[in-house]
Amino acid sequence: MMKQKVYVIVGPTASGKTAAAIELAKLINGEIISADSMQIYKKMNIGTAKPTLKEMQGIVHHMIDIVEPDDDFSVAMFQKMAKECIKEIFLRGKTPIVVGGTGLYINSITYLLDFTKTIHDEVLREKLNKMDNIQLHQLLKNADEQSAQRIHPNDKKRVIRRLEILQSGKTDSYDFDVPNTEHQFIISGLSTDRKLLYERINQRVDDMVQNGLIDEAKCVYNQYGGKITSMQAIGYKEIVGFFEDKISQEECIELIRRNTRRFAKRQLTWFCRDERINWINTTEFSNMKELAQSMIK
RNA sequence: GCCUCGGUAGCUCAGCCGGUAGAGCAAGGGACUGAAAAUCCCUGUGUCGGUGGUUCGACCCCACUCUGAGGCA
Repeated sequence: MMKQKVYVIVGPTASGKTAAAIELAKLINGEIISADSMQIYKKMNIGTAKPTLKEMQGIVHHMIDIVEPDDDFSVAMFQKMAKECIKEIFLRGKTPIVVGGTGLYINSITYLLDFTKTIHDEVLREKLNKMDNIQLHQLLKNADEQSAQRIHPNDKKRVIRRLEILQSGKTDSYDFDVPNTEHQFIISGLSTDRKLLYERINQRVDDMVQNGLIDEAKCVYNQYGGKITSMQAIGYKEIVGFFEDKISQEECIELIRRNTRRFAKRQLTWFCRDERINWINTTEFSNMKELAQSMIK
């Protein structure tokens, strides 16, 4: 039996994924599954560049606005829910289109990442977090020499996570790069000249501010404070500094621009590693429809 | 027209007595296994405005020249 096709669109922020996905959905009777770690949060619309109802043009979107800004969320939950979405979309006789810039979330669908055998232990994390980097890394070295070599002592988050995994009894190393062959994934990556991409990012930040980003951030900040995970999003965390009088509004906007540029670079690094991605230079297309057409095999 | 101060990395600037240069920011590269827009690692990219001169050797001294800012007329 022919495997079912799942379309995937990746790329750095501001590369045009949202519009391309909607255009593709219109062409192939698709539904969109957002793979974006920040668009899952309600009340954070402008800064996360969520598509508006109008932009969606009637295309069904999943995995957007699914939790409150102060709710816990993780890849594990994303994977479970997104895989459910894929199943249901097929049942409706439609085609899933996974689109997003969160590499880990994308990989949780297109690779065989298994999050069911390990746990998440908040108490342990807090305990370990009190130790210093060297101590912690030594602890890991004693338990798992290989991981200790791979993970830098300063990358505390990863050292702790690794110790947490060991704590849950799983000691075998699992492969990060075993492709998920359950479906036929057709993965397109949107690329643009770096300079042009940066110009678009700068422009988009300005647009976001014009559209009321600061008020939106203030709303979330007033309700939940600045320490929740969702407030770590670019475009929000910088504004916290502004609210707390640490920086001026101009400095804050410049910071958002810079951090978004750096983020785009990190996304590119992540996606460039995946050789299954078929890269499309967006500047070669005069309109979104043509671009979407080029993604269909 | 004269005087003063400047011209060194993408930007802002250091550079002691002459031994061909270094900080911050920006930038580039990479990692990534339940926070991932997070977290972390690595890297100086340069005709020192130009042309001559002095010198074994010039970013540094001298002359001329181009250029920017200010001052005096």
